[in-house]
Amino acid sequence: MGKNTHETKPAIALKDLAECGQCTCFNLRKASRIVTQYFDDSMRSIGLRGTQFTLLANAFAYSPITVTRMSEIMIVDRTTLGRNLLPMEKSGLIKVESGDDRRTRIVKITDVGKRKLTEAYPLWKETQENIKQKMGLENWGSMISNISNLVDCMQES
Amino acid sequence: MGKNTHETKPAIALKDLAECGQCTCFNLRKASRIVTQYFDDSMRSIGLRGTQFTLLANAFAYSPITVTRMSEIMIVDRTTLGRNLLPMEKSGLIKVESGDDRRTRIVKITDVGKRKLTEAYPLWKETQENIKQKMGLENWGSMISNISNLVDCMQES
DNA sequence: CTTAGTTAGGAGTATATACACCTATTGTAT
DNA sequence: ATACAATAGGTGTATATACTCCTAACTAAG
Repeated sequence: MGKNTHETKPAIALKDLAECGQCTCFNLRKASRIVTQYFDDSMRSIGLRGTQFTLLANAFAYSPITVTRMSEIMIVDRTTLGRNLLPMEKSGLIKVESGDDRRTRIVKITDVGKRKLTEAYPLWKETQENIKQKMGLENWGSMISNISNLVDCMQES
Repeated sequence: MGKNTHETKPAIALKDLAECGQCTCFNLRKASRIVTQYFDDSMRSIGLRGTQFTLLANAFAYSPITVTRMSEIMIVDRTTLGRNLLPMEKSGLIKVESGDDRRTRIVKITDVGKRKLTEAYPLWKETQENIKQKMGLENWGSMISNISNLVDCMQES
């Protein structure tokens, strides 16, 4: 395995590597991780995660609703939503029943779920305001608007 | 179970529900899902995911590096990174060895990994440019800048 | 040198995510 | 009425994510 006369080309150039630091996917995921942990922390005392708060709020808003319809609204994979609902059903926050169309499964928020949502809302609100305050209202608004725009752009195609 | 004289208070008011649609966590995660799927699609032909491309690019940039140091750079939980490296080690893109400090595990990119990165880079580049183009360069730049700002803000506290 | 504290990492557990494949049910064309 | 297409959902599998608890190894205090 002596040194070849033809140099091995580097995998990618240094400038390309720097570019990869701007990856839309990486940066969005990184921000998601940090913000998810922040919301998770704020609701840990009442046994809810940030994602579950969102699920509960949507269940409340649209209850009763089919799994697939809810997945379309939240822009999440149908099977993902189905699985995410399981721990919430186990803890009694929602219930899932068969609909008249017996293929469908109908998601309904329970009284326990409504109470939990009432309990969670002030925590969510405080956390949300904290983030706005940390970022500055203008920056935050710009970010949310940019993100919404991104989601719209990607949905079109 | 007759109707009570005191009405049951609703879990949260309608205006509060609308507010929840602006949840920083929900919106970031939603965008992450869509963008992750877009990058995953673009690299499926070569058997890489968007997250794995990022991992590979960082392994290349910092190789050799300990797991914990790499997790600090990427701002991801140490145990998460450790687990994410497993499938990449299995497919031979990286190798993980003990360091001189025998507590540490050293991550190194392999030649196979370098070749895969060279293969993946144009796909990544195209996908990244597609998103910029869909959003408009100015909006995209603003978003990335806002997201970086968010990450910085959340790190400080 | 020994002991106590610190650090690096793994294992167990639980949730979040989505793709491929499957079944059951409904709707539709003939 | 039947056959076929379309729809709703579940299961298997795999990765992504992080928290808690654990062990091994290094380091510093005495």
